[in-house]
Amino acid sequence: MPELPEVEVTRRGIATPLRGAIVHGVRVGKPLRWPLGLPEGEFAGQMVGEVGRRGKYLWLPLVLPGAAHGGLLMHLGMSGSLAWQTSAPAAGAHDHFDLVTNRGTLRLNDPRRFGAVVWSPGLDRAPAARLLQRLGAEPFDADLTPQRFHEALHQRRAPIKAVLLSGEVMVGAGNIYACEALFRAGIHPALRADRLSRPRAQRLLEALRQTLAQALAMGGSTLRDFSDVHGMSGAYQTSAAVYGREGQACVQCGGQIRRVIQAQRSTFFCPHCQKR
DNA sequence: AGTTAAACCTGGTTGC
DNA sequence: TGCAACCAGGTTTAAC
Repeated sequence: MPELPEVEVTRRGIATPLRGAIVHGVRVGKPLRWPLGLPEGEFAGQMVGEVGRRGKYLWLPLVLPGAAHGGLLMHLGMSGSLAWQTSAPAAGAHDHFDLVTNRGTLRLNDPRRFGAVVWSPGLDRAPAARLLQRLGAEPFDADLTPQRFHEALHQRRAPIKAVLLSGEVMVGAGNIYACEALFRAGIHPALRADRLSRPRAQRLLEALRQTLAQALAMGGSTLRDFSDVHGMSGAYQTSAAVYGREGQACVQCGGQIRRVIQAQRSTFFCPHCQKR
C-alpha cells in the first residue's frame, strides 16, 4: 500500500493530535513484522513529540521527563493504515496496535501484517538505525541535486526500476510511483541505471518529484486498504497513466500498456513512449 | 554486486 | 457454487 505520499499524508494527519499527548498505554494484537521490543507496561506517562518521517517509516518520539526516552518506529507495510480516534471502538480483527493517549487512540489496521511498530531508544540507535541505514536520499532534500542523483545512478548496473524500488539511491517511490515517474520521464524500466545520461537522470528526478508531489496533493493512492487517519481514501490511482493498466491504451500514443515482472514486482510501461 | 527466489500474511478477483 | 490460481502499495534474508 503505502508509498511515501501515503505515509506523509498519514504523518500530517497524526502529528497535530499527537503533539504533546500523554500516553496511557499500548495494546498489541497479532504479531507484526517485528516484536515491539519493550514491555507494554513501559509506555505509561510518556509524552509524544513531533512525529517525523524517514522514507516510508514514521517516527514517534516518546519522552518521559527525567527518565527513559526513545520512540516508536512504524512502518505500514503493504496493507497498513493508521486511524486517529477520540473514542476508540473495540478492536477489529485486523487492528494490531493501539497507542492510547489522554486525547485519543492511534490505531494501526493491517490485514497482511507486513507492517511494524518497533520501540527504539533513538533514530540513530538500534534497532531503528539498522532499519534505516541503507535508505537513500529524501526525494525533496535540496542536497539531492541532479548531478548527485546522476552520480549515484551511475554506480548501479541494475535496471532503473529495480534501483528506484530498492530505495538505496532515493527513498519513497514504491511500485506505483516508480512506474508512473518512469513513464513521465520517458525512460524504459529495464534500462540499466548506469546508462542514464545526465539530462535523462535530471528528467527522471524531476518526474519523481512531480509524481510524488501530485500524489501527496491528492491524498495518495487507495488501491484497497489505504485511508488517511480520518478514514478518507486517496484519489491518485485514478490518474495513473500506466500502473494497473496492462492492455489498455497509452494516454500519450494510444499503444498498449505492457506488464512485465522485475525484481518479483509488476512493472507497467509503454514500450513506445519509454525508450532504452 | 546483481539477480533470483522465498519468506512474512490476508483477502479480493479471475477462471475453470 | 466451489475451489484453485493468481494478484496486491514492502522489505529482509539467503542462495547462486
